[in-house]
Amino acid sequence: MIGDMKQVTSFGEPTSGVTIYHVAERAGVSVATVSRMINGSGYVGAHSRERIQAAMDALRFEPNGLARSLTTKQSELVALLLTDITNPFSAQIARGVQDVAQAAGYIPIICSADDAAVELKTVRTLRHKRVDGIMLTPTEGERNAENELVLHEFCDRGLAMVCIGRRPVHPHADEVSTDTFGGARLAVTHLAALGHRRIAFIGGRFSRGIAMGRLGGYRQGLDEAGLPAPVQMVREGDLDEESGQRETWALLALPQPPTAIFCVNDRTAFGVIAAVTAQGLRVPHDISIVGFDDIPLAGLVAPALTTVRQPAQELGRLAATFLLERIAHPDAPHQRSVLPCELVARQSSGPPSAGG
Amino acid sequence: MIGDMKQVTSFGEPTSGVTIYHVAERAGVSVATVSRMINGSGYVGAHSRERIQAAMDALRFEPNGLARSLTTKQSELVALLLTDITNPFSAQIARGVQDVAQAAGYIPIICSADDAAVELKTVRTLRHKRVDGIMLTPTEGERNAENELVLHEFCDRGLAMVCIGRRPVHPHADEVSTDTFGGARLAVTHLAALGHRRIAFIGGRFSRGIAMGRLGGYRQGLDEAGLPAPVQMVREGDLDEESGQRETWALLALPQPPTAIFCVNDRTAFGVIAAVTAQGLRVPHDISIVGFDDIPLAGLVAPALTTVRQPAQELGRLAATFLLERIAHPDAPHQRSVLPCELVARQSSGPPSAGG
DNA sequence: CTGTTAGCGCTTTCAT
DNA sequence: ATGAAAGCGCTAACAG
Repeated sequence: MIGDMKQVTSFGEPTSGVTIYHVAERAGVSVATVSRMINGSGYVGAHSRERIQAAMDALRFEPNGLARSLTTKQSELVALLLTDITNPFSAQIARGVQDVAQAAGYIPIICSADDAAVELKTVRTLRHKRVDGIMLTPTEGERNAENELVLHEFCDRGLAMVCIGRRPVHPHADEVSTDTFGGARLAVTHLAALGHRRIAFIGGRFSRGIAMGRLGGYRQGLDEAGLPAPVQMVREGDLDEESGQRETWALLALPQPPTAIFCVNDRTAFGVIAAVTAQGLRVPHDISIVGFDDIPLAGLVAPALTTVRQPAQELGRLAATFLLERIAHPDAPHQRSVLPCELVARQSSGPPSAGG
Repeated sequence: MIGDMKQVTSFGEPTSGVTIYHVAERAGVSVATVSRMINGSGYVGAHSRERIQAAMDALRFEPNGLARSLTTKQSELVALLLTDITNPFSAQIARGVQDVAQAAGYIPIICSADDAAVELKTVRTLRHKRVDGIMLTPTEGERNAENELVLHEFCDRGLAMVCIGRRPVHPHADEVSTDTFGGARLAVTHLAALGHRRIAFIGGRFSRGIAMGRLGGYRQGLDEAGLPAPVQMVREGDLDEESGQRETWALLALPQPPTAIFCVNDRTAFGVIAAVTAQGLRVPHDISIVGFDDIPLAGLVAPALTTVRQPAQELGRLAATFLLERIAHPDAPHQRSVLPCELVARQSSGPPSAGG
């Protein structure tokens, strides 16, 4: 008899305590039928269907996803690891991920992982939560050997993984990125075409992958323009406004200061503009500034920022798409896609005033 | 015999497939002991402890949080519902939430819910995932009656909930907010003290709670300064740069345009500055602009934005703290806290040029 | 079209 | 200090 079922008494507080057993009993069917109806697998007669629906409504039944996941071995959770959600570029990626993940019925978990150690710890925790897949972005100390190893191992053990703008940790890990090398080259070419000859670069920490593509593109652009790349023209920064200001002071203090500064991202560029302006210099009259990312504000400040647009949201969407595909087809061939960057010339760049 | 245990064969791909049964067998103890060791409940002899650790390492055991949560009825998941993570203010809140949640061993899930309908759907899904608690921010159509009702019901059924800058939906729902009313009043008082007499306000959609506090403070400030509050000086916007530009055109087209514009947030203010500048007007010489939020860029653009600082990150931290406390003590008394805002006077506001 | 019955992996009394 | 066993709520064969 159905009446002889698991304890029907003692409804806990935190959750409603109504299970498919209660629903089944009330509807006069078996749990299997209720289960079938809930996830639309198998046939359920019209009559039963109606009774079950009525029972669920009356009982205010809420399916327990934990139990479901335990048996199906799918949590419908995916994770995105970011350095800092507060960074507009990261936020855009997150937005793109959210949109496609949620649309597909997955819940995206966004985590902050400042450095490699935290990243590892976080991935472990996430793994215990049985997330179906994970998206990685560059982290401080990315090249940490132990880190790479552990991540590699997770991939081996079947964790779906996609690397965003980051060197893939495993042949099975899919990869999406933007062509930062090409973007940086574009920026430098633009500046060189304008007539600049002393073009500086403020990057991120070079221990991180993120800055390397841009540094490479910067050098390549310089090279193609037949310009020298003196070492004092390249600075390491922290990707934020403050860092932009700080490095600008250093650059301006040079015996031969640059006539143009290319920045690793827009936040840095804003700091640079602030510092430059504070020194009484005018942009772009006295010095040209080019950023990277094209965050929403870039075109709205004065002077409007010339920058290299990265399709951040698209990047997020693509990452999520790849991840979902990999989850569905663990053995599908490796995917890799690099999105082009585009130069957005605005007012912060112009021809040099005196001898470039 | 322990040997006669659940199937030890067929290791699935997606997860390692190693359970505490495997660990127990290898360590020569019972699963109960392994369990005790894992979550530090009950005594475990030094000898067993050692053997268990060795077994876990050798087998690369990864605890299954799903199974754990199923029995403990705690998922250690909390959710934050945001309108748009791309908004810097929201991002700051998210950051604050993340910091305290992760530190406490909880995983925060950040979801986008543009309107009331999506919000409800999302809350339901989250509920099925058995999140331990949920943090709500204002949503388009917040006052939707059905919405409030359902949320109320969830609260009744024991879902821990805290409302951020939003009218609490239930006497058991905790509440954190910033004093936007006071902040807006501060802004208007500042402008009035500077000598402005025609002060406009660009708000959000007034169907949302978010704009109401500011609108009230704006009116109160005007009132205290003995200034009129003509209806054409109040505009509804969308909280972004574009909207700021659009509403500015309308304001500037007035027979008696304002000499100062107070904006619902900094993004709007940036749009306003762009629009005003595009018209050939200078800030603050011809028109003063005051924003709200003090996002990181506010102080770095030219002219540096005068704004009302909201402690966004702190708000997030507090929300998470409240939520965690409520999860731990479901019957603790209701908590409510409102954080003060602070005026940050910079360069975008100054005395009016001609007859204010 | 529907019911029975094993688990999924872990926690937790209750004994020992 | 440790073991045995009963669930947690749901899905998925496997019979009818």
